[in-house]
Amino acid sequence: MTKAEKTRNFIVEKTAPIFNMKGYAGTSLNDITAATGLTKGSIYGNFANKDEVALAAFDYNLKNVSSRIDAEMSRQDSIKDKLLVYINIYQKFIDGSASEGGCPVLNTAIDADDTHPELRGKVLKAVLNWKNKIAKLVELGIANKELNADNNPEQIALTIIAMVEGGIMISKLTANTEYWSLIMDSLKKYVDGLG
Amino acid sequence: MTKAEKTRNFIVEKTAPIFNMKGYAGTSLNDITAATGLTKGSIYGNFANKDEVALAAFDYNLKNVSSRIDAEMSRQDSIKDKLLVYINIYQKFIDGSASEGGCPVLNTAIDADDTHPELRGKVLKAVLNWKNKIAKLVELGIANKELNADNNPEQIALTIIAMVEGGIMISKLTANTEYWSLIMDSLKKYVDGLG
DNA sequence: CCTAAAATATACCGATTGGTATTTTAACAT
DNA sequence: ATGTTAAAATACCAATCGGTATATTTTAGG
Repeated sequence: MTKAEKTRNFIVEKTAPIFNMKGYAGTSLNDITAATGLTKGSIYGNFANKDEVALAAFDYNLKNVSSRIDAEMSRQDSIKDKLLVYINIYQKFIDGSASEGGCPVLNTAIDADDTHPELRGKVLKAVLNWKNKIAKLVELGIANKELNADNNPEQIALTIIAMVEGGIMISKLTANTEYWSLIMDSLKKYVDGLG
Repeated sequence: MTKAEKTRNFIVEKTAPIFNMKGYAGTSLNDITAATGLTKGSIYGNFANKDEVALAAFDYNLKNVSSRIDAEMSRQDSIKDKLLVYINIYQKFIDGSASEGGCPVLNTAIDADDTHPELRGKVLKAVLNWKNKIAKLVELGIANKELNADNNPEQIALTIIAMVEGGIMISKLTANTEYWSLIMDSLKKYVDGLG
């Protein structure tokens, strides 16, 4: 890893939580230099513009979240338990212990969908990948007879994502973890009902 | 209504969709003057600062949405049908025909929760009111024997809000109304299962 | 119709925005 | 150790930011 690559990573690591909290328009170059301790010249020596930093920051935030989920999923045996890993994972970045500022998928989707086509494209891809991953898991569960054959994999995937992201919005806004527990209890019942 | 009141309303009407789409930091005073055709002097003659415009714009967007919901709810007889009005209402501002930019509750919650305490306070209040309204509806349904007595009204309220808001995020981002239908079909089944 | 007050426009302010050209410093291979 | 290249800092840019003081226009009451 060259010096430039190290610096690039350093900038992304330090600014990723800021973009996640303040959004694209709300994050200034001053925020970026303050968080890194670097000067504007150094930032622009490693990135063409603010957009490139924001896009890299989203990739970083997304990878951070999805790698945690993948790791937790691989620890689970049954399909149902795999579908329920979000219950424990997401709690961590509602209280800010992981991915400061909440879920980057939700934040960036709302931030970018009407304002930043490039960023929107990245989130769109992330959501569709997420949906397909859950859907395939459901298909596997149906093949294994763990889940009923009349389940619609895509519908289940979308419903889970909606409950998780909606739940994060509510819990983060209200700063009430009890709300998260109640919503996730509903999700549990929903998944239990699949087979 | 005085001239100033008219102008105030006019400014709010014209800028509300902009704040809903671009967020607080993303909406500039230039956006505001461009949307209204007024000058900066006129804006600041009617509002103390940008914050006041943003707060008034949120109130406007919120009232716009909630009055539509209230109207639709009053047309429904059963509790279950009342709980399902979101299915038809929210479709309208996913495609932009109402409240351009999507749901103001969701947008403002994500936009403001880490950045704008005053705005956050308003959304927080709106979400708690919404939750209480649905919970009371469920209590009524239990009293009427339409819903089972073992239902947790607060949990049901939170679950419905999460599914609706999560569903809006997904459908708006992907611009896919079929996704909305699938998620709302899950909501329908959920509400049907309440009694 | 005239006048006082209210409302809007004009012209300006310092600070900050994203971005760049240039200089200085640090890294690294020979 | 030195020369070369890469990386970071400095100093600057025009444009835009939110906001204000003042001038002009509009409104409304007598």
